[in-house]
Amino acid sequence: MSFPPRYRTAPVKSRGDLAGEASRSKALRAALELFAVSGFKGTSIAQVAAKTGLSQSGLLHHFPSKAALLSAVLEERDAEDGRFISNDGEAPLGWAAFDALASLVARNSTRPQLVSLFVRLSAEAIEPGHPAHQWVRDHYDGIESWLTDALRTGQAQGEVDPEAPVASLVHMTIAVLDGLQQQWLLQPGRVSMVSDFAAHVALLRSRWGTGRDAELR
Amino acid sequence: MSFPPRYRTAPVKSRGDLAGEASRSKALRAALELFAVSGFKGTSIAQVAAKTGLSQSGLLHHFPSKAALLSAVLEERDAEDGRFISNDGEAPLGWAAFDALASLVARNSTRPQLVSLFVRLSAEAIEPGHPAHQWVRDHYDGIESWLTDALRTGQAQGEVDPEAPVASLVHMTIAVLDGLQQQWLLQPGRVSMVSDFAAHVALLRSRWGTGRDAELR
DNA sequence: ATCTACCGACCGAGCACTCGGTCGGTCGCA
DNA sequence: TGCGACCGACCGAGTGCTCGGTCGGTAGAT
Repeated sequence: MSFPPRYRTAPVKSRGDLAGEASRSKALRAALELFAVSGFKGTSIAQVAAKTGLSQSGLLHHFPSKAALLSAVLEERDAEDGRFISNDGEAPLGWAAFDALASLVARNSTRPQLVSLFVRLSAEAIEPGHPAHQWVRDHYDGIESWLTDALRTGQAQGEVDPEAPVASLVHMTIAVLDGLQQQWLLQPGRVSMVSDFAAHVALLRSRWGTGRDAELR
Repeated sequence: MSFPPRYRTAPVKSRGDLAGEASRSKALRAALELFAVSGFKGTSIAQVAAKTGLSQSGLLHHFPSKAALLSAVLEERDAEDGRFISNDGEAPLGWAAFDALASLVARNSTRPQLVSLFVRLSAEAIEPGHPAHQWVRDHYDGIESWLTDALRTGQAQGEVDPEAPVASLVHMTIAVLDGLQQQWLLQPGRVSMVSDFAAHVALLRSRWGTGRDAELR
């Protein structure tokens, strides 16, 4: 994994460069959709190429291997999500982190492909040898440490009960997030990720919140 | 899917029959382990055959196709779990259902293969054409209706707050179950399914329990 | 002249599954 | 007791197909 990003520094873009970049991003979109539906192993380079409108070799001209293609797709997704969570440069803390998460859920509920990509990959990549294994681990580590920080800070600021079992709450919250996505994909319509996740957050607040944040806002 | 069970009516079992049954169940165990680690698509018939100690054709003599093999594995798993949950013939209701679920979690935490099989398959089989798709749907429907019944009954008996948002709580609980399994597989040791799930149940009880069941036991 | 985008032909490996057959045991019948 | 019909378990060798990836080349813009 972790292929260096292709250099895109060129200040001058010829017509050919533009066409190349267009093909590249079209391929990324195609790959994302196919990986989301059929997983990484279940998708062939030929399928991505066909959906992109390139030949198989043409696609491999932009991405040296299938794993590199996956890596590029994940990088893009990461960049986008990162920008969404901390659009002002700082990740929110305290209960505000859970609100930010809730709005991320709301956004995801309009993007089933992204959700599907994530659910499929994080199951497929449990296997240590999988090309996305490290990415999934990093992803979980990231959320876990963010939420842990958020709760600890909340305790320090008196908006979260100091007795709250931080680690447990973090794991539960991540679990709810993932589990709801899974159910939502399987039974679209039956499950509302947004309201069910909101119910979870409300539950947490009602048990471990001090009520001080309600006054503060 | 849903292949008829092979006839095993024969009252007399020859040595050959016994050998056949042994091979069959050995193959089922091998298939379970491989499917758990690498998923259905990621596992080849040849791998299962090798692990069983049969040739590829020998394995296909017992199971007419790869899908039939998967189907047999799932049937066996279902039968076992069903026996565990309702060993007295009746599924528990009220908060007792959540306790039963907690003890299922405890049992699962000693059987990583089963957990892995379930997590991998339920992600892989989101795809409607997947051979396990219907199985996964049925599985979720089963838990959902059981837990819904359990909470409704609990409300009728006064042990669950009548204001409790039943559907939300059911979805949340299933989500926690699945999400914890996922995290546990990815970071064994970091996450304790048992205590984190217990924390979830405690949270539910503290918010939506009437306290009446505590006196009753 | 050189560079990028792109393609067609090709390769070796792996896939699920088929076919034709061997072997050993069981059964009905003389 | 012995014999031929039959059956289930199992195997080796192949079937056609798909896979990810390589290689040598062409067209066109700079």
